[in-house]
Amino acid sequence: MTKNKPSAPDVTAAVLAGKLLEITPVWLHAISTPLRQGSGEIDGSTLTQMRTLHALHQGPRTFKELISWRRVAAPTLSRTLDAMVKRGWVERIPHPDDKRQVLLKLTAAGQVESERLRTHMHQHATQLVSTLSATERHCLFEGLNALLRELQVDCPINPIALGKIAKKTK
Amino acid sequence: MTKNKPSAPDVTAAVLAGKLLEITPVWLHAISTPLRQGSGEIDGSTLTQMRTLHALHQGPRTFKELISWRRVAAPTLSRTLDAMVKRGWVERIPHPDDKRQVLLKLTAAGQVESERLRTHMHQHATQLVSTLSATERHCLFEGLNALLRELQVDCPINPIALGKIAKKTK
DNA sequence: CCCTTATCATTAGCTGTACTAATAATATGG
DNA sequence: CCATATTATTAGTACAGCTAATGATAAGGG
Repeated sequence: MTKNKPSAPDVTAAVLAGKLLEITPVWLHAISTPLRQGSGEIDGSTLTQMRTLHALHQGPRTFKELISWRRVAAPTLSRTLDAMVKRGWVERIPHPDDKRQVLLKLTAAGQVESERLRTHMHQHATQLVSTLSATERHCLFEGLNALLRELQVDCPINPIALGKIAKKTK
Repeated sequence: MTKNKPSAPDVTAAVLAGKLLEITPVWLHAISTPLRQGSGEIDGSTLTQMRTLHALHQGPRTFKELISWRRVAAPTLSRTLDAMVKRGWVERIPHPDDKRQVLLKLTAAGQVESERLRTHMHQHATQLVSTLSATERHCLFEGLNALLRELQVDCPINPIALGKIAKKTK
């Protein structure tokens, strides 16, 4: 288990994968609890909307860009945007050069909501991991970085492309 | 980038939480891709159904037990079971001692599906992490164990209780 | 013993995410 | 100029999550 003896040499990919599959639903439930419950501070938002909010927080994006970033089918994103427009967080703006395309932009309320949600989620997650030891935090952090690197390599279109699109972030 | 400083300074809980929140949707998308696509091998199943299937794989459970294990509202589980019954994976059996309660039991097809799904998901996840180095795998594994420990401590009712409950089934 | 109360699972009704297929509007190219 | 390609949306389906209301059964207190 969590024996700190280095006599646990071989963590095979299969073993690691099993652990990841085991922890995924538990972690997901833990972090999404404040989203689901609408605890006065976070009214019925969603991980998906939170992600989209965060993407738009850095500046307007086209529908196309959001699709490739989120890697979902176009109608799925369209519906999610419907919900966010209805909440007054997002505006659909006609593209100046191509009338087929649509630009998505946060409203003022959307900006506020984006910050608020991110802060709240981050605080909640911080509290969840606060009881880990410094060694454990370091270990987990490095491991996650390695995993993240591989996952992004694995995908043809990855979030990094967002940086390219958003030249304004220097 | 990630490995320039072997003597990395503190990874605070806040930094770790940020990393976890960053990787969560990416990882979730990566592992659920084969579920969503119904690639001939995994027809439109779901992470949720997969979890429930796995829980029932060890033996029949009562509705109540499944609720506390999954930590969802009762109607949510009831609907999920509807879908699984419709697929022929699960049977609802009246409880011998209490006519209000219901026992959930995998059908033969459900047993097969449970194994098949778990194997497929595990293979997929194994492939995703296969490019990590042995050190990275070890590090991530230990970190995940620590996190899992804290998450379970954090919750009043945890999956471990299942084993305990299983013994009480007579 | 009956009647109230508690427990248990389900149904009804809402929101939201995900998919495919079809559609309308606009660009683009032969 | 018309055929084709691209883009976003609508229509329709399946599923997960919630609360509130319902019907059935158990358990207890007059």
